[in-house]
Amino acid sequence: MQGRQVNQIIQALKDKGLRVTPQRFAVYANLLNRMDHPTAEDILSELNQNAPISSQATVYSSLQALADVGLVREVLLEAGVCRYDANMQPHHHFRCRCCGRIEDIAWDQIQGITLSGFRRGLQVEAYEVTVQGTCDCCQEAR
Amino acid sequence: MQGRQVNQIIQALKDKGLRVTPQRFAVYANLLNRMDHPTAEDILSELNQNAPISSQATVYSSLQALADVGLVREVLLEAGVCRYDANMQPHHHFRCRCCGRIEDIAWDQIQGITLSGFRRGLQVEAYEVTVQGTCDCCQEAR
DNA sequence: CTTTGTGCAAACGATTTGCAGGATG
DNA sequence: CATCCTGCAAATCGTTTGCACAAAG
Repeated sequence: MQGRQVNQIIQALKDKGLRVTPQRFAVYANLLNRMDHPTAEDILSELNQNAPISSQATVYSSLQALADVGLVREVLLEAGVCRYDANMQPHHHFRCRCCGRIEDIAWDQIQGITLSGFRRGLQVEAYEVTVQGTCDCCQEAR
Repeated sequence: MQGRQVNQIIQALKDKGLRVTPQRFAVYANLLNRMDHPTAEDILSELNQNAPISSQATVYSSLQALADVGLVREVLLEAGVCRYDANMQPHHHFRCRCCGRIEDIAWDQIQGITLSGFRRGLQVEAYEVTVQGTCDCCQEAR
């Protein structure tokens, strides 16, 4: 990790009014550097792979704090599984039904969605498309 | 509930190769007659409101059996909450951030989605739009 | 020095499981 | 009458909580 990135992370936490602790830093940095959408358990085990960095309870509370201030968001694609994503740009998700892999879909790769006036009375604040299918790897493997 | 509907439900279960038991029937009938998207607990308590109809374990296993054969589907809109829906027609969902109410959005009320070729390699099997916002009631209530 | 975060272990809520008896086809 | 389902209670899984101590600003 570059020094610049370290400072950016620290600044982002401070800007949101969160104290910078080694654990919170580690959770956020880990999430920023992953392209998969890990669960709390995934993050915990990766953090503590070599040296003990954080306890389970702290990973959960860090994730909640990060989500509360909008640095991180929950991704719900499977029953009973809560994943996290540090990419706060609006985007969509693809999930492979075969291997469970989750991939981001850039916002402008799905076009032409017309929501306005689809039901008078509902005030839309956000939306997202969830795509289910089969990824390249799983198609090859038959 | 009309006699015709009863027979339709029984036939649907048989067609899918499921045995018709009072509990399974009750779970599916309840889900078909509700417009909200209840959790397993919601269904359990409504079923047993007057007389004891089914145990907790049986509601869970009925829902799983129904989902496995495609008579019912899971709806995931909140972390840690698994809801069920007997409406198998493709449709979208709206969720009110204020009161948590979930409303179906008919498929053709959101138009112009272009998925084809958004990333070569991914084979699309299904997709759905999830809309978050504020419903009429909550806007009035300020 | 005040406030907030951490770690531990116990508590919790939702879902699953093992198993003996009962109902379905 | 073989198979599958139900109910009960115990087990499990992910997440949350209470509390004493430690660290951040």
